[in-house]
Amino acid sequence: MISQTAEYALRAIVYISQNPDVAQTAQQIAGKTHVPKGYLSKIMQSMARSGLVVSQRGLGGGFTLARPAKEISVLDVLSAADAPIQRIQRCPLGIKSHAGLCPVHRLVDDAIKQIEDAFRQANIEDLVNSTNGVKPLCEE
Amino acid sequence: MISQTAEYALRAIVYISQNPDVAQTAQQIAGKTHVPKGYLSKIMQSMARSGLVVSQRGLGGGFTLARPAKEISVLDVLSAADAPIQRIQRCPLGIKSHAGLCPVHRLVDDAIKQIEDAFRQANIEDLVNSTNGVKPLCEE
DNA sequence: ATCTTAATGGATATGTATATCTATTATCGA
DNA sequence: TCGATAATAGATATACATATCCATTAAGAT
Repeated sequence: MISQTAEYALRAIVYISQNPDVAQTAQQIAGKTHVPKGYLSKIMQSMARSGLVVSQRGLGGGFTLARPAKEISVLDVLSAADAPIQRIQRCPLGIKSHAGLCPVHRLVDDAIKQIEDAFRQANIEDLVNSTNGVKPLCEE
Repeated sequence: MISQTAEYALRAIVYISQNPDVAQTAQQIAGKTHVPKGYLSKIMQSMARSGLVVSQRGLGGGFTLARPAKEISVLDVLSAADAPIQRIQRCPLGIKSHAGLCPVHRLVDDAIKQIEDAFRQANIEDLVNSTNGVKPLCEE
């Protein structure tokens, strides 16, 4: 449903948001979120390039949020991590110029739109502050 | 969002439903739905094994629906084609026994559930009969 | 019986996502 | 200036989804 990469990115940004005062190294994030370190580094690079996080090299370096968690949507994170959720723009069979999608692809695209909207609404701060009895990332 | 395989399977079952009177060969279906023939054969095999379609070898053979289109949901097709849409059952970090998911995975799982429900509601007959101005599969 | 048609099953190829490794570059502290 | 830390970049490895190919099996037509 969402890629492994996107799931890792979400964990990382949530963890950074939970520890906003000091930069978190890829090593730290990887350990706490159970993500392979080398792979997480790549993902953090993507998020830095997308402007979600700021990276800092050297001692005391690591990653911090580039803007308030309230202003980062889940969709932002998924889009930064890998290819953004793709709406169906035109008929995948590509036969001819249609005004709209056929019912089959309309149904699928509507579902995609629902997800996209839900992830656009949700921001990281709300996620981190929300309490449903379990702290985000399942830490104790 | 849905795999290429699932998209192909949907096209195939819709095409069969549009031509219910005679068995459709993999060759015919592949041509009309723009799916690679060899690959479609594999997908049709899966759908036959799942009991969605009945296969018949030899001259005049091909594939027919195993039950009325009304009784085949889009979710049935997706599940038969490849791994079913996976809900998040427990914390992917697997740290400890929790009563429920943390807010992060709750959000993602809710989105998955929405999709699953939408695809469970939708049946193939409605899809084939629905007219939004464009015939299913974008044929003219 | 034999020929043709068409699904089946197994092996193989290709592409993309996931993951690892290493050398390099930047930054800090002493 | 030097050593340690940590991100960056590029190359490589692995797994899985997608796709092709071919020999085999089943069924109908003659």
